[in-house]
Amino acid sequence: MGHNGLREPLRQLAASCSLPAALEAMGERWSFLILRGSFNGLCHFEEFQSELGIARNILANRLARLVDHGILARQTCDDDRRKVEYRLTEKGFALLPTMVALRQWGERWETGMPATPVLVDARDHRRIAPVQVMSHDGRILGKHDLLWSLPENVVGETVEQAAE
Amino acid sequence: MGHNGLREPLRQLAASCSLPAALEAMGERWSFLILRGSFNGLCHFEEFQSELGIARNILANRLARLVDHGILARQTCDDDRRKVEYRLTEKGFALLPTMVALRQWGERWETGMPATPVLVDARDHRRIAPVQVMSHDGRILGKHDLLWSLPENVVGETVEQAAE
DNA sequence: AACATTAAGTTGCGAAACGCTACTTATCTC
DNA sequence: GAGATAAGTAGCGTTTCGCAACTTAATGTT
Repeated sequence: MGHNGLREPLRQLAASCSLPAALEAMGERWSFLILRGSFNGLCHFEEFQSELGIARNILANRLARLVDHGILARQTCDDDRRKVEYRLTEKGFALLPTMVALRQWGERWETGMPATPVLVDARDHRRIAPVQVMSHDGRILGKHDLLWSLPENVVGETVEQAAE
Repeated sequence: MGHNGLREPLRQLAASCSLPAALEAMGERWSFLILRGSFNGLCHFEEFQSELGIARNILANRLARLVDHGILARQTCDDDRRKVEYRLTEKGFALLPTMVALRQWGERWETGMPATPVLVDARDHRRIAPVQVMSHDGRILGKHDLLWSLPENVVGETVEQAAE
Protein backbone atom coordinates (compact mmCIF):
# COMPACT_ATOMS: atom_id res chain seq x y z
CA MET A 1 0.00 0.00 0.00
CA GLY A 2 2.16 2.75 1.40
CA HIS A 3 3.82 4.83 -1.25
CA ASN A 4 7.43 3.88 -0.95
CA GLY A 5 10.37 6.26 -0.46
CA LEU A 6 10.63 9.64 -2.07
CA ARG A 7 13.99 9.63 -3.81
CA GLU A 8 14.02 13.30 -4.63
CA PRO A 9 17.06 13.44 -6.91
CA LEU A 10 15.42 11.39 -9.64
CA ARG A 11 12.13 13.24 -9.39
CA GLN A 12 13.75 16.61 -9.81
CA LEU A 13 15.58 15.52 -12.92
CA ALA A 14 12.39 14.02 -14.26
CA ALA A 15 11.04 17.48 -14.97
CA SER A 16 13.46 18.08 -17.83
CA CYS A 17 14.15 14.61 -19.17
CA SER A 18 12.00 11.57 -19.61
CA LEU A 19 14.68 9.05 -18.80
CA PRO A 20 14.50 9.61 -15.03
CA ALA A 21 10.72 9.44 -15.29
CA ALA A 22 11.00 6.10 -17.02
CA LEU A 23 13.47 4.86 -14.43
CA GLU A 24 11.16 5.99 -11.66
CA ALA A 25 8.70 3.41 -12.98
CA MET A 26 11.05 0.68 -14.16
CA GLY A 27 14.43 1.32 -12.58
CA GLU A 28 14.23 -0.89 -9.55
CA ARG A 29 16.03 -4.11 -9.14
CA TRP A 30 13.42 -6.66 -10.25
CA SER A 31 11.07 -4.61 -12.36
CA PHE A 32 12.45 -5.60 -15.75
CA LEU A 33 12.54 -9.28 -14.88
CA ILE A 34 8.96 -9.19 -13.67
CA LEU A 35 8.05 -7.48 -16.91
CA ARG A 36 9.88 -10.14 -18.87
CA GLY A 37 7.81 -12.69 -16.98
CA SER A 38 4.66 -10.90 -18.00
CA PHE A 39 5.72 -10.83 -21.64
CA ASN A 40 6.30 -14.57 -21.39
CA GLY A 41 2.84 -15.20 -20.05
CA LEU A 42 3.31 -15.33 -16.29
CA CYS A 43 0.42 -13.68 -14.51
CA HIS A 44 0.06 -15.08 -10.97
CA PHE A 45 2.00 -14.13 -7.87
CA GLU A 46 3.23 -17.65 -7.24
CA GLU A 47 4.33 -18.04 -10.85
CA PHE A 48 6.53 -14.97 -10.66
CA GLN A 49 7.81 -16.01 -7.28
CA SER A 50 8.89 -19.51 -8.24
CA GLU A 51 10.12 -18.53 -11.70
CA LEU A 52 12.25 -15.61 -10.55
CA GLY A 53 13.15 -16.73 -7.04
CA ILE A 54 12.41 -13.26 -5.75
CA ALA A 55 11.53 -12.66 -2.09
CA ARG A 56 7.79 -12.54 -1.54
CA ASN A 57 7.64 -9.13 0.07
CA ILE A 58 9.77 -7.59 -2.66
CA LEU A 59 7.62 -9.21 -5.32
CA ALA A 60 4.47 -7.89 -3.68
CA ASN A 61 6.00 -4.41 -3.55
CA ARG A 62 7.17 -4.47 -7.17
CA LEU A 63 3.87 -5.75 -8.50
CA ALA A 64 2.04 -3.02 -6.58
CA ARG A 65 4.38 -0.39 -8.00
CA LEU A 66 3.97 -1.65 -11.54
CA VAL A 67 0.22 -1.55 -11.05
CA ASP A 68 0.44 1.98 -9.61
CA HIS A 69 2.37 3.05 -12.68
CA GLY A 70 -0.21 1.50 -14.99
CA ILE A 71 2.25 -1.00 -16.42
CA LEU A 72 0.42 -4.04 -15.10
CA ALA A 73 -3.28 -4.42 -14.41
CA ARG A 74 -4.38 -6.38 -11.37
CA GLN A 75 -7.57 -8.40 -11.43
CA THR A 76 -8.84 -11.17 -9.22
CA CYS A 77 -9.83 -14.29 -11.11
CA ASP A 78 -13.55 -14.91 -11.48
CA ASP A 79 -13.40 -18.68 -11.32
CA ASP A 80 -11.06 -18.84 -8.33
CA ARG A 81 -11.18 -15.73 -6.22
CA ARG A 82 -8.02 -16.60 -4.33
CA LYS A 83 -6.08 -16.01 -7.51
CA VAL A 84 -5.04 -12.67 -8.91
CA GLU A 85 -4.05 -11.97 -12.48
CA TYR A 86 -1.38 -9.45 -13.35
CA ARG A 87 -1.50 -8.56 -17.03
CA LEU A 88 0.37 -6.11 -19.21
CA THR A 89 -1.47 -2.94 -20.06
CA GLU A 90 -0.91 -1.12 -23.34
CA LYS A 91 1.58 1.06 -21.51
CA GLY A 92 3.36 -2.00 -20.21
CA PHE A 93 3.43 -3.63 -23.61
CA ALA A 94 4.97 -0.47 -24.99
CA LEU A 95 8.12 -1.38 -23.07
CA LEU A 96 8.75 -4.25 -25.45
CA PRO A 97 11.28 -2.40 -27.64
CA THR A 98 13.20 -1.35 -24.54
CA MET A 99 13.24 -4.85 -23.14
CA VAL A 100 14.20 -6.43 -26.43
CA ALA A 101 16.97 -3.89 -26.96
CA LEU A 102 18.39 -4.59 -23.52
CA ARG A 103 18.15 -8.33 -24.02
CA GLN A 104 19.84 -8.14 -27.39
CA TRP A 105 22.61 -6.06 -25.90
CA GLY A 106 23.09 -8.69 -23.21
CA GLU A 107 23.20 -11.43 -25.85
CA ARG A 108 25.77 -9.62 -27.92
CA TRP A 109 28.00 -8.19 -25.18
CA GLU A 110 27.48 -10.24 -22.05
CA THR A 111 26.36 -13.82 -22.53
CA GLY A 112 27.40 -14.16 -26.17
CA MET A 113 24.45 -16.36 -26.96
CA PRO A 114 20.75 -16.00 -27.70
CA ALA A 115 18.41 -15.79 -24.73
CA THR A 116 15.68 -18.37 -24.21
CA PRO A 117 12.94 -18.14 -25.25
CA VAL A 118 13.67 -16.35 -28.50
CA LEU A 119 11.33 -13.72 -29.91
CA VAL A 120 10.32 -14.53 -33.48
CA ASP A 121 8.11 -13.17 -36.20
CA ALA A 122 4.88 -15.17 -35.97
CA ARG A 123 4.54 -15.17 -39.77
CA ASP A 124 7.78 -16.91 -40.70
CA HIS A 125 9.27 -18.00 -37.35
CA ARG A 126 12.45 -16.08 -38.00
CA ARG A 127 14.22 -14.16 -35.31
CA ILE A 128 13.37 -10.51 -35.08
CA ALA A 129 15.93 -7.99 -36.29
CA PRO A 130 18.26 -6.19 -33.90
CA VAL A 131 16.56 -3.12 -32.46
CA GLN A 132 18.22 -0.03 -33.89
CA VAL A 133 18.01 3.71 -33.96
CA MET A 134 16.59 4.84 -37.29
CA SER A 135 15.86 8.06 -39.11
CA HIS A 136 12.31 9.20 -39.77
CA ASP A 137 12.51 7.53 -43.19
CA GLY A 138 13.98 4.25 -42.02
CA ARG A 139 17.72 4.57 -42.51
CA ILE A 140 19.80 2.94 -39.78
CA LEU A 141 21.68 5.61 -37.88
CA GLY A 142 25.14 4.97 -36.48
CA LYS A 143 27.40 6.81 -34.12
CA HIS A 144 28.28 9.58 -36.58
CA ASP A 145 24.80 10.09 -37.99
CA LEU A 146 23.39 11.40 -34.75
CA LEU A 147 23.23 14.78 -33.08
CA TRP A 148 21.81 16.01 -29.79
CA SER A 149 19.75 19.09 -30.44
CA LEU A 150 17.52 21.53 -28.61
CA PRO A 151 13.85 21.07 -29.52
CA GLU A 152 13.59 24.49 -31.17
CA ASN A 153 16.22 23.54 -33.73
CA VAL A 154 14.47 20.39 -34.83
CA VAL A 155 13.22 20.33 -38.39
CA GLY A 156 10.05 19.09 -39.91
CA GLU A 157 7.44 17.89 -37.47
CA THR A 158 5.51 19.11 -34.51
CA VAL A 159 5.78 17.72 -31.03
CA GLU A 160 2.37 16.10 -31.41
CA GLN A 161 3.43 14.17 -34.48
CA ALA A 162 6.72 13.24 -32.93
CA ALA A 163 5.04 11.61 -29.95
CA GLU A 164 3.20 9.12 -32.14
CA MET B 1 38.15 -1.34 -5.89
CA GLY B 2 36.50 -4.05 -3.83
CA HIS B 3 34.08 -6.12 -5.81
CA ASN B 4 30.72 -5.13 -4.45
CA GLY B 5 27.97 -7.43 -3.18
CA LEU B 6 27.15 -10.81 -4.61
CA ARG B 7 23.45 -10.81 -5.39
CA GLU B 8 23.20 -14.41 -6.33
CA PRO B 9 19.63 -14.58 -7.61
CA LEU B 10 20.36 -12.47 -10.68
CA ARG B 11 23.58 -14.28 -11.47
CA GLN B 12 21.91 -17.67 -11.42
CA LEU B 13 19.23 -16.53 -13.82
CA ALA B 14 21.85 -15.00 -16.07
CA ALA B 15 22.92 -18.44 -17.20
CA SER B 16 19.75 -18.99 -19.20
CA CYS B 17 18.72 -15.49 -20.23
CA SER B 18 20.65 -12.44 -21.22
CA LEU B 19 18.33 -9.94 -19.59
CA PRO B 20 19.63 -10.60 -16.07
CA ALA B 21 23.17 -10.41 -17.44
CA ALA B 22 22.40 -7.02 -18.93
CA LEU B 23 20.82 -5.86 -15.69
CA GLU B 24 23.85 -7.03 -13.76
CA ALA B 25 25.81 -4.43 -15.69
CA MET B 26 23.22 -1.69 -16.05
CA GLY B 27 20.49 -2.36 -13.53
CA GLU B 28 21.59 -0.19 -10.66
CA ARG B 29 19.99 3.02 -9.67
CA TRP B 30 22.16 5.60 -11.46
CA SER B 31 23.75 3.57 -14.21
CA PHE B 32 21.42 4.65 -16.99
CA LEU B 33 21.62 8.31 -16.06
CA ILE B 34 25.40 8.21 -16.00
CA LEU B 35 25.27 6.57 -19.38
CA ARG B 36 22.95 9.27 -20.65
CA GLY B 37 25.49 11.80 -19.43
CA SER B 38 28.20 10.03 -21.39
CA PHE B 39 26.08 10.04 -24.52
CA ASN B 40 25.62 13.76 -24.03
CA GLY B 41 29.31 14.38 -23.79
CA LEU B 42 30.00 14.42 -20.07
CA CYS B 43 33.28 12.75 -19.27
CA HIS B 44 34.68 14.07 -15.99
CA PHE B 45 33.77 13.03 -12.47
CA GLU B 46 32.84 16.55 -11.41
CA GLU B 47 30.67 17.00 -14.51
CA PHE B 48 28.64 13.91 -13.72
CA GLN B 49 28.45 14.88 -10.08
CA SER B 50 27.12 18.39 -10.59
CA GLU B 51 24.90 17.48 -13.53
CA LEU B 52 23.24 14.51 -11.85
CA GLY B 53 23.45 15.56 -8.21
CA ILE B 54 24.56 12.06 -7.28
CA ALA B 55 26.51 11.39 -4.07
CA ARG B 56 30.24 11.26 -4.70
CA ASN B 57 30.86 7.81 -3.27
CA ILE B 58 27.99 6.34 -5.26
CA LEU B 59 29.20 8.02 -8.42
CA ALA B 60 32.70 6.68 -7.87
CA ASN B 61 31.28 3.22 -7.35
CA ARG B 62 29.05 3.33 -10.44
CA LEU B 63 31.79 4.67 -12.69
CA ALA B 64 34.10 1.91 -11.47
CA ARG B 65 31.42 -0.69 -12.15
CA LEU B 66 30.76 0.63 -15.63
CA VAL B 67 34.49 0.54 -16.32
CA ASP B 68 34.70 -3.01 -14.93
CA HIS B 69 31.95 -4.04 -17.31
CA GLY B 70 33.70 -2.43 -20.26
CA ILE B 71 30.93 0.09 -20.83
CA LEU B 72 33.08 3.11 -20.06
CA ALA B 73 36.82 3.48 -20.51
CA ARG B 74 38.79 5.37 -17.90
CA GLN B 75 41.80 7.39 -18.89
CA THR B 76 43.69 10.14 -17.12
CA CYS B 77 44.09 13.29 -19.19
CA ASP B 78 47.52 13.88 -20.65
CA ASP B 79 47.46 17.66 -20.45
CA ASP B 80 46.14 17.76 -16.87
CA ARG B 81 46.83 14.62 -14.92
CA ARG B 82 44.43 15.54 -12.16
CA LYS B 83 41.61 14.95 -14.59
CA VAL B 84 40.18 11.64 -15.64
CA GLU B 85 38.14 11.00 -18.75
CA TYR B 86 35.32 8.48 -18.81
CA ARG B 87 34.33 7.69 -22.37
CA LEU B 88 31.91 5.26 -23.93
CA THR B 89 33.40 2.12 -25.36
CA GLU B 90 31.87 0.39 -28.36
CA LYS B 91 30.04 -1.84 -25.92
CA GLY B 92 28.74 1.19 -24.08
CA PHE B 93 27.67 2.90 -27.25
CA ALA B 94 25.77 -0.25 -28.18
CA LEU B 95 23.35 0.60 -25.38
CA LEU B 96 22.03 3.53 -27.39
CA PRO B 97 18.97 1.72 -28.77
CA THR B 98 18.05 0.60 -25.26
CA MET B 99 18.44 4.07 -23.84
CA VAL B 100 16.56 5.71 -26.66
CA ALA B 101 13.75 3.18 -26.38
CA LEU B 102 13.41 3.79 -22.65
CA ARG B 103 13.51 7.55 -23.11
CA GLN B 104 10.89 7.43 -25.82
CA TRP B 105 8.69 5.30 -23.63
CA GLY B 106 9.03 7.87 -20.87
CA GLU B 107 8.15 10.66 -23.28
CA ARG B 108 5.08 8.90 -24.53
CA TRP B 109 3.77 7.40 -21.28
CA GLU B 110 5.21 9.38 -18.39
CA THR B 111 6.15 12.97 -19.11
CA GLY B 112 4.07 13.39 -22.25
CA MET B 113 6.64 15.62 -23.86
CA PRO B 114 9.97 15.29 -25.67
CA ALA B 115 13.09 15.02 -23.55
CA THR B 116 15.85 17.57 -23.82
CA PRO B 117 18.17 17.40 -25.62
CA VAL B 118 16.48 15.67 -28.54
CA LEU B 119 18.27 13.10 -30.66
CA VAL B 120 18.17 14.00 -34.34
CA ASP B 121 19.45 12.72 -37.64
CA ALA B 122 22.62 14.72 -38.33
CA ARG B 123 21.80 14.82 -42.04
CA ASP B 124 18.44 16.58 -41.92
CA HIS B 125 18.02 17.57 -38.28
CA ARG B 126 14.79 15.66 -37.97
CA ARG B 127 13.91 13.64 -34.93
CA ILE B 128 14.78 9.99 -35.03
CA ALA B 129 11.97 7.49 -35.48
CA PRO B 130 10.45 5.62 -32.56
CA VAL B 131 12.49 2.53 -31.79
CA GLN B 132 10.48 -0.53 -32.71
CA VAL B 133 10.64 -4.27 -32.93
CA MET B 134 10.98 -5.31 -36.56
CA SER B 135 11.13 -8.49 -38.59
CA HIS B 136 14.32 -9.59 -40.32
CA ASP B 137 13.11 -7.85 -43.47
CA GLY B 138 12.08 -4.60 -41.85
CA ARG B 139 8.37 -4.92 -41.18
CA ILE B 140 7.20 -3.35 -37.93
CA LEU B 141 5.95 -6.07 -35.60
CA GLY B 142 3.06 -5.48 -33.22
CA LYS B 143 1.60 -7.41 -30.34
CA HIS B 144 0.02 -10.11 -32.49
CA ASP B 145 2.92 -10.56 -34.89
CA LEU B 146 5.23 -11.94 -32.25
CA LEU B 147 5.87 -15.36 -30.78
CA TRP B 148 8.20 -16.66 -28.10
CA SER B 149 9.94 -19.71 -29.41
CA LEU B 150 12.61 -22.19 -28.39
CA PRO B 151 15.84 -21.74 -30.36
CA GLU B 152 15.55 -25.11 -32.09
CA ASN B 153 12.29 -24.08 -33.71
CA VAL B 154 13.65 -20.90 -35.22
CA VAL B 155 13.80 -20.73 -38.99
CA GLY B 156 16.34 -19.39 -41.35
CA GLU B 157 19.56 -18.28 -39.80
CA THR B 158 22.31 -19.56 -37.60
CA VAL B 159 23.10 -18.30 -34.17
CA GLU B 160 26.26 -16.71 -35.55
CA GLN B 161 24.35 -14.64 -38.06
CA ALA B 162 21.70 -13.75 -35.53
CA ALA B 163 24.25 -12.32 -33.16
CA GLU B 164 25.38 -9.69 -35.70
C1' DA C 1 -19.20 -28.92 9.26
C1' DA C 2 -14.27 -29.70 10.15
C1' DC C 3 -9.80 -29.81 8.33
C1' DA C 4 -6.19 -29.36 5.12
C1' DT C 5 -4.46 -26.78 0.99
C1' DT C 6 -3.60 -23.09 -1.96
C1' DA C 7 -2.89 -18.12 -3.33
C1' DA C 8 -1.56 -13.82 -2.08
C1' DG C 9 0.18 -11.30 0.58
C1' DT C 10 2.35 -9.15 5.50
C1' DT C 11 5.68 -8.84 9.38
C1' DG C 12 10.13 -8.94 11.74
C1' DC C 13 14.72 -8.54 11.49
C1' DG C 14 19.59 -8.75 9.91
C1' DA C 15 22.44 -7.43 5.83
C1' DA C 16 23.42 -4.62 2.03
C1' DA C 17 23.03 -0.40 -0.58
C1' DC C 18 22.22 4.57 -0.62
C1' DG C 19 23.12 9.42 0.42
C1' DC C 20 25.10 13.23 2.91
C1' DT C 21 29.09 15.59 4.66
C1' DA C 22 33.67 15.91 5.58
C1' DC C 23 38.30 14.45 4.70
C1' DT C 24 42.36 12.95 1.75
C1' DT C 25 45.58 12.76 -2.16
C1' DA C 26 47.63 14.20 -6.30
C1' DT C 27 48.20 17.76 -9.50
C1' DC C 28 48.25 22.25 -11.36
C1' DT C 29 48.55 27.53 -11.12
C1' DC C 30 50.66 31.59 -9.41
C1' DG D 1 55.52 27.30 -1.27
C1' DA D 2 50.31 28.67 -0.93
C1' DG D 3 46.13 27.99 -2.73
C1' DA D 4 42.89 25.94 -5.82
C1' DT D 5 41.07 22.00 -8.39
C1' DA D 6 39.92 17.03 -9.68
C1' DA D 7 39.00 12.67 -8.15
C1' DG D 8 38.20 10.08 -5.12
C1' DT D 9 37.64 7.79 0.19
C1' DA D 10 35.69 7.39 5.06
C1' DG D 11 32.20 7.71 8.58
C1' DC D 12 27.63 7.29 9.68
C1' DG D 13 22.61 7.44 9.63
C1' DT D 14 18.61 6.07 6.58
C1' DT D 15 16.39 3.16 3.25
C1' DT D 16 15.88 -0.89 0.70
C1' DC D 17 16.63 -5.89 0.12
C1' DG D 18 16.14 -10.58 1.25
C1' DC D 19 14.97 -14.51 4.00
C1' DA D 20 11.81 -17.01 6.84
C1' DA D 21 7.75 -17.34 9.34
C1' DC D 22 3.11 -15.84 9.87
C1' DT D 23 -1.73 -14.22 8.36
C1' DT D 24 -5.96 -14.07 5.65
C1' DA D 25 -9.24 -15.55 2.59
C1' DA D 26 -11.04 -18.75 -0.69
C1' DT D 27 -11.20 -23.50 -2.11
C1' DG D 28 -11.10 -28.65 -1.84
C1' DT D 29 -11.74 -33.04 0.92
C1' DT D 30 -13.98 -36.20 3.81
